Amino acid sequence: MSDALRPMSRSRLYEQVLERLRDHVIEGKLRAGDKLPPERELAQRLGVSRASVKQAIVVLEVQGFVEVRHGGGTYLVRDSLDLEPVGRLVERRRRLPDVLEARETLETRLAALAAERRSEDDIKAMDAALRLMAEEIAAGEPGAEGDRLFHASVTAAARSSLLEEFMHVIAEQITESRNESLRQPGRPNRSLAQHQRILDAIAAGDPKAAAAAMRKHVQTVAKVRLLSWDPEDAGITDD
Amino acid sequence: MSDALRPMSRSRLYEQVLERLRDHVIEGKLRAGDKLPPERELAQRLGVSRASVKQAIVVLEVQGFVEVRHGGGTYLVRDSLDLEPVGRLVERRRRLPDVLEARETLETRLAALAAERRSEDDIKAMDAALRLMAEEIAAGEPGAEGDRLFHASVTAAARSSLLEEFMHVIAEQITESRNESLRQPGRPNRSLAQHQRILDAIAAGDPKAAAAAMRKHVQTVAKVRLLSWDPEDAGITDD
DNA sequence: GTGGTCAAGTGGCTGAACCACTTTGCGGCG
DNA sequence: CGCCGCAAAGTGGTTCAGCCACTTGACCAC
Repeated sequence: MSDALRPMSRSRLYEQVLERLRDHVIEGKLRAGDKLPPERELAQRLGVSRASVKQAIVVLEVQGFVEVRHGGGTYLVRDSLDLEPVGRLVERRRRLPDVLEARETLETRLAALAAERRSEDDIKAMDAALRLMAEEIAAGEPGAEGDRLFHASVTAAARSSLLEEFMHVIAEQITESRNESLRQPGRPNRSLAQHQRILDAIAAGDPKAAAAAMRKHVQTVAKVRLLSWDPEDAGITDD
Repeated sequence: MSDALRPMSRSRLYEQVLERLRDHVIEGKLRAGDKLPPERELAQRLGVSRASVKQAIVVLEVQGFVEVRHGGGTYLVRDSLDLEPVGRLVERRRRLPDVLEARETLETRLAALAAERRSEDDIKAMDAALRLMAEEIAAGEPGAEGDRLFHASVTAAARSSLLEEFMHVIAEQITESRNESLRQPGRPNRSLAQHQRILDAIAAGDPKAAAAAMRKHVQTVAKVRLLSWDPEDAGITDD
């Protein structure tokens, strides 16, 4: 075994660029939505070619850390380019059931309240969110933004500042659940159908039906999230 | 629904290359270990530049589908370039405890046998593996290759072809556990220290100590893998 | 205002070129 | 004959210069 003094595995250039970019995001206190320097500038400042910078950016792109807009720049999607430390992963996983339970409680009640208090504008907002989600799905995207907007408009329609405040507390975890759920094959369209049923009940002013529809929806998402996903079971929520 | 206009997700060239590569692997019946065509040939046959081919290959590399050897070609690590379906992910997760339990049983026994039967060359091989791992860590890498070599050399030293055969059956899953574990901050060095303790016991010809050290090591890895990692607990294995 | 045009900024992609490393195979030497 | 060494070919790593495509914002004409 002469491996002992084999040539020190030299890391590829793009890997070093990756490291530097992570550091830059931390030192520069860049947050989600902020713009990264142009590729040409990065290449010059790092002393590498644009091709190497692009390789690194492609990696960040497939890992979901940045969004690249042709001709418009590269933008941070999250606050950090680092993978999560295990500790936090474990902690979050431990709290997951609590979060999902809280979400079910809150959103079910919010849906019922929305059915009683919604204005015409509320209905329009929800409908617009669903249309956006449909567009996203048609474009091959998960439809996360439309999904988020829909739940936000339902919450707004409920006219309960305290419950809304509670929702904000678990907003981040819910976003992750949503993204993970919508990544499953066939999920976006089923989710859209569930949303439509919730909207119908709210528009009809039927608190009980709205609450039931919302409960079913949230429970479906929770199942995916807890990796106890059962296609058969999830399938019954299809249109 | 006015979804006819707007979003339009334009696909990047490297994404199309990715697709073609997946297809090629399927149609060409390529398996793990097989060599992919050279970048230049791929570029020419696909009618794109080498840079675009390389972007796709970098993606496959960070996703663990291929291994790129400078000057030696690009090789398949798995039989397919497709992401695992959710179902199989869940299935694998369900079988994880079994695999880890089997690993603990086998490797603990192998360590004890190695302590009894090891030759001087075996010790040298283990030591070389540990030095390699130390070098890798010093170079900022996880040290997975040295880790793998160490366990392989312990297995070889045990002189039990049947147990070795069993290890091969679960080799793939173990590799995943190892990689996931070594990606955790501080893990590589702790793992190295544990290995050193195993080696010391084997070199001293102490089967009981070797088995105990190996058991502790495997259990630590298992904890990370099962996401029930407890920093406090794992910490006691530090040097 | 409304809409169009244009220029600047920025990402997408290419092709040629050179470097670094691995593999192959041939020729000479023992 | 066999093996060693070394050159050549094969292949990935990286760069550079350049052009194209898209977005954005400013300015102009109506």
